Amino acid sequence: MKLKSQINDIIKDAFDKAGIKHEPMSVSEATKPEFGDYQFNGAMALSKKLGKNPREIAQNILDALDLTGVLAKAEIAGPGFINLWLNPLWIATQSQSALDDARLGVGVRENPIKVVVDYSGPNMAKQMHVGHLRSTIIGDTLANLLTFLGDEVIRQNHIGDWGTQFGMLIAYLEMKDEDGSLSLKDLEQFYKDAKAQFDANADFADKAREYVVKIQSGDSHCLKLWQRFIDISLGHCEEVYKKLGVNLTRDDVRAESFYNARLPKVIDALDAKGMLAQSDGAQCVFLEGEEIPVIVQKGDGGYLYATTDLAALWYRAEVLGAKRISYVVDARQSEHFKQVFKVAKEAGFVAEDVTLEHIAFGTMMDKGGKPFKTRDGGTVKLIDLLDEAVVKARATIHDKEAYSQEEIDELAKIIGIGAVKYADLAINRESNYIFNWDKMLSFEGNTSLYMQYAYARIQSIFRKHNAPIEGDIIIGDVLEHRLATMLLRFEDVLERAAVDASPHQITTYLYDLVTLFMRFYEQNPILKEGVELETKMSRLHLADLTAKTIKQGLDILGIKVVDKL
RNA sequence: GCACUCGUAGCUCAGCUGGAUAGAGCACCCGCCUUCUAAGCGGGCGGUCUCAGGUUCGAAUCCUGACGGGUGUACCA
Repeated sequence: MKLKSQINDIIKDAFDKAGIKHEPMSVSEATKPEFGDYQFNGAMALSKKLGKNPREIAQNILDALDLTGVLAKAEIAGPGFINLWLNPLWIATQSQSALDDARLGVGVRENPIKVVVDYSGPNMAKQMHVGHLRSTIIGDTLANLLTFLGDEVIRQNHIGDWGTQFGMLIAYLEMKDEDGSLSLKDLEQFYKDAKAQFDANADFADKAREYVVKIQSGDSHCLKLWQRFIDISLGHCEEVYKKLGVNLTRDDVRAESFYNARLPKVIDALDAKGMLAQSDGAQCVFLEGEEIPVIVQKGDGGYLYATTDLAALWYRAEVLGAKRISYVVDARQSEHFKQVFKVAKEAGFVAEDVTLEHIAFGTMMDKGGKPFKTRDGGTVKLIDLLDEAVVKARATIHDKEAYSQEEIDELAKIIGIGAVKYADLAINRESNYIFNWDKMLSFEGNTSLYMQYAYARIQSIFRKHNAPIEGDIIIGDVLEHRLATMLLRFEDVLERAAVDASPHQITTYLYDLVTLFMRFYEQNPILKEGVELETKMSRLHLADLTAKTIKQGLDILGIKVVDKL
């Protein structure tokens, strides 16, 4: 339910009735419970425009305000705040219908669009490290979120499978893998070994260079080796995706090499538009107001990153028909995307009405706030982090006797992986990211476990109750009122998170929701003796809706819940 | 040099299109398990929101400048 816009509509009606010609500003959530549920602060802003004092304006609005349905009470406070209380009966009805709805009252978009979400994008020459975590899970969350809201989402994993380093790698693969059984367990090491061979052995280096040319010219032996290398490397990524619970499959892979055939067309099209200029032997596009040109073809005829991205944009807009294309990539590339987006629009690869956005996220730092360098041996492999998280989660599980070995394994995965993902998704994506192993593997306080724990507690109540839940939701006290209102805000939060592409708004909401539920749970007994039947049923309903909202919210974040913890 | 971005409690972070006494978690101190899962709840300690101006009835939030961290700055991706 779009709660806020419903309240805004009521304010708008009051404006019309009161004869105020201005567009009202949006209501906002009340900052404190004693100020009601929502507040409207627009009277002060209108004071100057209307030449009246704000309390008088507030009074005019208040007199025209419909207090018969959604709202039950409104009060003027301070200089002209209008505090709004939702009608408990209305809240009860609305939360009841949310509970009866498989989507928890969240609407499906009336005008869905096709959205391409480009994320993860690992390099096939290297093993995925912790730096790949953000793109992968933020992108996955965005894709899940938009799918849930009703858009048609096309996931694109733009893997790096092309470039000079592959000549060296396949030459080394050929040398080491005579019987075809090499598993490349450690890609990092393989790369280092290949590089060492390249530096030490001139013949090998020549061969590596020769192989680069041969792959590009379509030599079947080299292409076979290359394909084999990519398959193995992609297999490692898929292992990580599986552990992470990320919804990326081989069908979502649209590799750099996929665009090879389209690269000359990009150059031709830019040329035809008169956008190309030669500079120092390279083909460039000079953009107005930009100091540095976008180089699309090197002096030696080779293509670049920007060329591939232009081809990809073209493909996504024209062939896939996307109306919104979102790149979940490190903030360091913002200049690159700014330029490429501009070129793509100017060249007509992408229509004007298509939204191109760079969902940037901060750089990873070490504990001292210094950049997390890959060269000084500080790189943490993503697979190791995930495994460690699971081991640590297993150690924290209480009374292990209550579970089978398989259940413990499963539980440890759900808790451990959830903690890693949550720790990352819970911080504003734009700020820099301090990589802290301990914090990431922590299970105290504001972590996914807190949500999972609340969910399990509710399931435990249901097990104990072990009977149908009948009757209606009744808003009986302040905590019930606040809890139900919070539950009704779910759609507003999701919409907001989708517009801003910021998963942390979902985590913040879930944390607030669960905190509120924990207080409700402490103070409002459900199954204990002396609770009236009506109250008991109502509270069971509220607990049910809370559990379902937690589950749905975590599901969008790609985090699982368990019935017993 | 120029551009982008960030600067809130000891640490890690929320604070949405400006609104009432700036909020959490961790850490530290104190309470609460014979009653629905104590991986929890309640309370305490802790901040001149980097600084200086400006706009405004009203600024952590918007603008300008300074300082500090980070990033980018043409043939890597």
